Amino acid sequence: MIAIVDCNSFYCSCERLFRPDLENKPVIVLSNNDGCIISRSDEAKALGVGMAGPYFKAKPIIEANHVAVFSSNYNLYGDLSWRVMETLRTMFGQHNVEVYSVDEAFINLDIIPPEQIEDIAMQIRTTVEQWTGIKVSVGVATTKVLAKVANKLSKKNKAITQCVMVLNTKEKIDAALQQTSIDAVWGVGFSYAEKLKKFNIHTAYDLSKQNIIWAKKHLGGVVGVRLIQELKGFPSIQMKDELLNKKMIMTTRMFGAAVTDIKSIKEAIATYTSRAAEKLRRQNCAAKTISVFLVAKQESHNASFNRGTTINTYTTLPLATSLTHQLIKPAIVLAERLFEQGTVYKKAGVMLSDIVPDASIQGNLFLSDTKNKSRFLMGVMDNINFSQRNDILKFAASGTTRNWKMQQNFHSPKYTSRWDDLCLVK
DNA sequence: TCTGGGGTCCTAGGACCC
DNA sequence: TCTGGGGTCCTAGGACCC
Repeated sequence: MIAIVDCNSFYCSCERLFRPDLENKPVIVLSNNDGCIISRSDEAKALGVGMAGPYFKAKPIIEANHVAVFSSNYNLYGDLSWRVMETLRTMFGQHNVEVYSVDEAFINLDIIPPEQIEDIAMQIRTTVEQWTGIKVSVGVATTKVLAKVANKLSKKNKAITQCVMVLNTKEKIDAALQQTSIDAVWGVGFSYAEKLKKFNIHTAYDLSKQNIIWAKKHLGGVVGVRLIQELKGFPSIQMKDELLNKKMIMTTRMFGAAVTDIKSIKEAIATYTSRAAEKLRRQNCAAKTISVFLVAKQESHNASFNRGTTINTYTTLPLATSLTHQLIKPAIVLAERLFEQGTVYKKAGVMLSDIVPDASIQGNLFLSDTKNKSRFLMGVMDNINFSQRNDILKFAASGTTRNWKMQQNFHSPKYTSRWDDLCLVK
């Protein structure tokens, strides 16, 4: 059997952990730039605050009901995520835990005897809550897709399920599938859902009754076949071992305010490149291709949101590198190439790809001395930035005024990762 | 006035080779 | 003059996830 452990309203739970006064009160967390709502507590959901909706639209409900609002605090969430995952690894062993996202992990329960599964599932929930203060929901079944179905249902009626659901009989599976609408299935997004409805497939149960040939033809080939097999109870999406190195690293942000000048664009691109290079070094890799993109702001004449047009360009470096200054230089050239006077921009980004392991990381005899020194310098810089404050050390190209920086008006302290922000207990 | 930031996997189609 | 069929690699773009 496979379990999926999912933290309940994760970002909200993290904020609430250090603000006990917000227990049982509505809380929401906003995306970067305070644009969208990306996490809601149950109380906020009950008030009708929509998911992924723009903040400004929900503002009337939020203010009328005194909903607590937070900008996203990724240092805090990252640290608490690590604690939750460590708890699971302690319980089941490193190799049985697959971290799927910041707030979710799959667990291989093959070693657990069938009659103990329900106890163990319950134990996961209580232990994580006891050790970290974070509430989780646990879904268990023979496949990942079915476990996801179980997990979703366990959250629907918490009083009865206690946030745990195990699908271990055909009756339970069928009942669960019948209660799950097609667009709630893991792997079915907006377009597939629309398509499936046209075939008169409305629930996960309907979909589970389709055959493989049909899936291959209508649901994106092998992807659809895997999905149907999983719904039928045949494992087709394997557990992944270690988190492998990223194949692509992206850093992109909306600007705090519209940008029209090349100077700001270059500063932003230099800053994002530094960030991306940092992520690259963290996984001991180097990149050979760098791309830059700019998104223009467009007036929308209708009610719906306009994403704007993205223009992008890339270049391939003669040698893979992880050195910030070697990446900033070409990135800025690319930005200059894209920039057009008179255009208003709202967002920019940098992508590193063609990623290879950085052999020079521990000093490489075959590389010049300067290269090793530079890599050492980068290490020092990363350490200082990590232990002090982000960007306390940065390249001059990143700018100092930075009026393009994103808005974060409701940021909570970094309770667990900065000495200055430690919680004070009287 | 104000709408996030990351990622992955797969397929189709073109270029090229023998 | 005749002008096939199969393979690989690459890229762009679409779909999905949280």
